Amino acid sequence: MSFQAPKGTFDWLPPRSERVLAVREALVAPVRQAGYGYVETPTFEDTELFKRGVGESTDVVTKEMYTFEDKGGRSLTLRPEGTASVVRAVLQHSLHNGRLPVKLWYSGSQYRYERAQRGRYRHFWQVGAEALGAEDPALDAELIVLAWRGYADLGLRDVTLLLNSLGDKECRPAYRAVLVEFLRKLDLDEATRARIDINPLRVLDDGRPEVQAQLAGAPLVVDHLCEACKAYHEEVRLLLSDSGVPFTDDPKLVRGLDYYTRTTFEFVHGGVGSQAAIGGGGRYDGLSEMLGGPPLPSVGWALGVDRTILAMEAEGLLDDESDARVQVYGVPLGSDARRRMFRLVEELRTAGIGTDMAFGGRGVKGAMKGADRSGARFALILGERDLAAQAVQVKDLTTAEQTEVPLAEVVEILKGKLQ
RNA sequence: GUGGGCGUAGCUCAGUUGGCAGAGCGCCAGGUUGUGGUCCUGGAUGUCGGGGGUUCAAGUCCCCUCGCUCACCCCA
Repeated sequence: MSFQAPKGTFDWLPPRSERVLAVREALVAPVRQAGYGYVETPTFEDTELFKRGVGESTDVVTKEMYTFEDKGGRSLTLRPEGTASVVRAVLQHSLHNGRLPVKLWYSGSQYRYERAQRGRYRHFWQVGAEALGAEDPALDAELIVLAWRGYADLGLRDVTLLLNSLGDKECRPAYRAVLVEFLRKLDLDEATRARIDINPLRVLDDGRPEVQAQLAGAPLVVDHLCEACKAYHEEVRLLLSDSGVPFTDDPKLVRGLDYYTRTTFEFVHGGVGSQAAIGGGGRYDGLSEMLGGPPLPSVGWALGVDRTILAMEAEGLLDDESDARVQVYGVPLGSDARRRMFRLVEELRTAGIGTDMAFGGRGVKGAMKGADRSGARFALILGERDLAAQAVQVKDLTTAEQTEVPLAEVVEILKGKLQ
């Protein structure tokens, strides 16, 4: 084998690949039902968009971007996340001058240059939803409820919703100062010390036990929220409770992208290796302005498709059975029969019946084996004898019962049998 | 970027103190010259990840390298 998928990437193959489609659909169905419209943006953008949008201090920007120069000398980057692109598209096309909020969803590939491990790949898939241009706790709650229902519809049981508020431009600076003062006194490695100055909140999110131990008495943002943020957060919590969506307050939930304000949340699951998050998001009231747009308070999330599938596998929700894609399978014997079968197969498909046939000039035995493996309910056997009689043998593969029916009627008869 | 584990058939893996490369599953064919799934019989498939070294002899020991994988950091 001379070629393989690039490091950190992988192929989806049947029958697992079918699950990708199903999971994507299930995750976005609640959002579509809630009036969100589909948006598709380029898989690469101006590098500067991500630097400004995601944040120069984030790991995503400093070490995980696939950046390249095109033939015109522009610096482009494969998108590491979806929100910055969506905001850019909204601003570029002035969607924010219309009815607010602008509600959009997307589904597609994302790219981050990382060392791959279970649940974390260089090429991965997210579905996302964004509601732009409204400051309303009901919008935060709506998105969370919709994501929650997406997971529930897939049958996931062990999803935990973590919730926090990061404050806004009123209260965050004061909190930040208190936090920095606290963090400076700790015994931390150099990289973490540097982070104190760049984005001290993210130190709270450090997963290392030796760091967490020192953070036991750290000042928490919930204790420093201004009245407006506090009221906003309480309303989000109330709406979630009223909706029957259980959540866990996590005062140290910060998340790795710089643009978040107020509400942040994460859906975590134990079945995806050490990558607990299968989805996450939050409010990003300042992002539009960072990208040169007008104030556009917004909220959104992204759900990891491949991580969701890992979570489903961990819960035993993906049995690989029933790979059947067709209901009927044609077994032609001889070249005349083969031509007639080719037409018949097309007639069946046109009639809405999933149909395949034996290709490759195999014998009857091989063709019947193909019929069996296709998962089809019926095999249609057509040989010279049948052709002469203008008939075809219909074999029920579950009972081995075989009947001869007129060729002219077989489509209608199969339609009846398959109802 | 850092650390651990693993590379043998399409897949999952065995391979003893260094001594003719194997099993199960899958695949193909036959048993049934027009009938699958069960059963029986037979068959094909390997640069043992790659390169170098030690040795009469290397899948096995040593060195280098590539790849995969898990974890750290971080994130979906």
